[in-house]
Formats: sequence, structure tokens, C-alpha cells
Amino acid sequence: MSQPGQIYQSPAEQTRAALLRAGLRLFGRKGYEGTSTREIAALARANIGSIAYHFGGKEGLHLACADFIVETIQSIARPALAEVAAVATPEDAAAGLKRSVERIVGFFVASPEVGDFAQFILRELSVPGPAFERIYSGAIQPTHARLCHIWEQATGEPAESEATRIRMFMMIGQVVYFRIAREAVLRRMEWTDIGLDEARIIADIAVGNLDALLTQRKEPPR
Amino acid sequence: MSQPGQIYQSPAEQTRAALLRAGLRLFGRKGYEGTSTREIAALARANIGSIAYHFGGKEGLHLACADFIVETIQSIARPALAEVAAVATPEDAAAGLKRSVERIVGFFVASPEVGDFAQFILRELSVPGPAFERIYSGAIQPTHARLCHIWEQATGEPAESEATRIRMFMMIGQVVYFRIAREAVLRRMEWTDIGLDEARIIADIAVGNLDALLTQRKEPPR
DNA sequence: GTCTATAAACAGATAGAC
DNA sequence: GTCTATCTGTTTATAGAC
Repeated sequence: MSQPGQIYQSPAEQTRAALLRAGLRLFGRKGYEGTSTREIAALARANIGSIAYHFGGKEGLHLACADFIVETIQSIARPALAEVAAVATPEDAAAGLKRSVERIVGFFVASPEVGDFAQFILRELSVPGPAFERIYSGAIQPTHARLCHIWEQATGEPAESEATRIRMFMMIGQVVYFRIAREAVLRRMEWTDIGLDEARIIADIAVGNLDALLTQRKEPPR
Repeated sequence: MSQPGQIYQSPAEQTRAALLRAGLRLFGRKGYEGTSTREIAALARANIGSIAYHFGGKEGLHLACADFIVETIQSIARPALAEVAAVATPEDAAAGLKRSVERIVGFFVASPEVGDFAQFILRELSVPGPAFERIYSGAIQPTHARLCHIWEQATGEPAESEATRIRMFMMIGQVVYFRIAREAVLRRMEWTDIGLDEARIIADIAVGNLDALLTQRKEPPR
């Protein structure tokens, strides 16, 4: 497979990779229908025909973008998965949850490079198309299941209970929303960008919320 | 103004209203670029030319949809706003927050009619276009500011502090995510739909999260 | 006001020269 | 592999009959 980030790339691989990056960015920003193959080719400094040559067509490029994201995420997530396999104390698990929240903030909210990944995923999430299946089973389902598992280690509540699964969706959603509603957040917060500083603030509050949930479980409500 | 829900509608008003409803639904589900004027006219059982006649064109219809949503929300929210104006005890404010969470779940998550509104808003939120300004200043900003205000009444923390504003975005986000990631939620939860029953479950857990935040503030962390 | 026909621009896909 | 030219279909907008 020819992808960005390799040591050496043949000219063909460079074109392929440039198309992939351009597709990732434009599909993420403007949606599948909102993006024309001509735009993609222009951004990649390639000709229109190259999309058909390398990917078979627009839909093929779109699917290749999804695959690229899933592979990238899996290569990053592999060490994190190993970490989970080991049985942990509730305290370690709680710390693991907090780290997970921080990672999610880093991935979805902070604006640099990866922002394109996040937007592509969110778009395919809200408008499921042919690429949804790969995104879901390759990235969303494993990540969510892992969070549920750590939650069980931290609280004793069963990982696959209805409440746990919903709660983990909420934990993700409260953070991801800052990317989805980015423009509204910028106005309301009077920020000009959501960069590392802003991500830090968001992560701290999200971790604080998590803390409230965890202590609520340690000290039963009166 | 000619809108659905009136007592009598002239034929022209009926056409206009039908186009508005069709636009709302299709723009919400498939996005602006993903929707053709032909589809809209077909769903509204009107001819293509009527869009230009009544709204000046596709973009005009899109803006009219945004205006319609804002007006509808404002007419619903007016009583809620009056309710807030009165000074409340922390307990009343806390109850008001919980009711707000339940309303947000009802509006964004439960699938019937209003679902089109929610999706239209979320789409304009994540891909800001010409209609964003109206949605933001007409619906998002006032709602968010109101929540911040109630939060102050409930906790004593300043409504317009950075932390409060972020926290209220998170309160909304954790719920709204169930609409955005609807397809992923359906699979992971093994639900076939997110209807009233599922909305009830989601609302209860979201209110529980809120409770954890509020008690965390009453009983300072040890 | 409604409807049809059509114009003008644009889409994605493809054939063939290099 | 790359690039250009072109085909075919679809888009929105519009002109004009009714």
C-alpha cells in the first residue's frame, strides 16, 4: 500500500498519496456531494483522470480515505489496547479513563493536521454512506468497547450494560461536540481558534466531569 | 408570512409551505449540496419553477428554512424565557436545568417530526454557510446563554465565566451526540430506533450526570 | 401562480495521445 | 502513469405559455 509517511515514494505513490490527502481534507470539510473531483485534483496538483486511474472513481477515493483513517487509528490504538488487556485496579482504570478523555480531546478538538481525520469521521457518522461500515467497525466500535471495559474496571459496573454503553457515548459526545459545533463555540467563547490552549481547558473540564461521576459512585448519594 | 400550522392557507401558501417542509427534511437529511431542487419539488408535489417563484432559488429556500426553524424555536422558547427571568432558589434552578436537559433530549434525540429541525440545525452547525448566522443568533446563542444563567442560579458560579460556558456546551453535546452519531448508537446499543423509550433512558442518564456535577459542588471534593 | 421547455454551467467518467 | 479532450448526464435558473 502506498501511503503518506513512507520513506520513499515513487512518483505514482506520491500522486496517490496527494489525492488521498486532498480527498480527506475536502470530503471532511465540504462533504462527499459538496466536493468535486476537479477540486480534489487541483488541491493535489494532479489531473482529473488520475482519480479514476488510482481509485477507480470518486467513490473509490472516498472509501480509500476511510480505510486510511481506520488503518492510522488502529496503528495508534494498538499500544493502548495492549495496556487495557492487563487487569487494572479501579484507581488505575480511573486514571486510564481520564487519559482517554484527554486523547479524545486531542484527536477531535485541537485543530491541526488530524482535524481532517476527525471531520471526515464525524461526517460519515452523521450521514452514513458506503464508508460508514469501515469507520464504525474499524474505529468507533473498538474504541467505544474499550472505554466501556475500562469503565467496568473503574466502577465495577458491567461494561456491556445499557447504562455503561450510553454513558460512554455521552463521555465522547460532550467532547466531540466542540468539533461539531466549532463555529458556534468560537463565537460564544470569543475564541479565534481551538488550539492547544483551548483544548487543555476543555480537557480539564471534561476530566472534572468524569471525576464527579466517579466520586458519585464511591460515595453513594444521600 | 405563510407557514404550516395556520388555520387557512391559500393555494400559494400551501405550495410555499410544502416546499419549506420538503426543503427542511431533505436539506437536513442529505445536506445542501446533496439535495437537488428537483427532489424538493417532487417531495412537495410542486413544480421546479415554484422554488424560484417563492424563494428566488435554492439558496433562498435554504435561508427560509433556517428562518422558519428559528421562528418556531423562539415561539416555543418564549414561555421558558419568562420562567427564567424570575429569580429562583438554587433548588428550583437545579430542577430547571434538569428539565432543560430533558427538553434537549426530546428535541434532538427522539425521532419524530422535529427530527428534521434538529438535523438541519446540526448540519448548519457543522458546515457553517449563509444560514449559520440566523441559526446561531436566533437559536443557539440564546439557548446557551439561558442555560448558563440557570447554572449560575443553581451553583453560584458566574454565568459568563469560561468554565460555565464550556460546561453548558458539554451538557448539550453529550445529548446531541446521540443524534449526530445516531447510526453508530443504533448498532452499538442494538436498538432499531431511537424513539420515546430510548429517549427516556438517555434523558435519565444525562440528568444523573447533571446530578453528579451539582452534588460535587454542594459537597466539596475531599 | 403554475407549469413546461430550455439554456448554460457543471458533474463524473472515459478514450486515447504521449 | 500522466494528461487532455470529450462524452453523457445532471444541475440550477429562466423565459414564456397558460
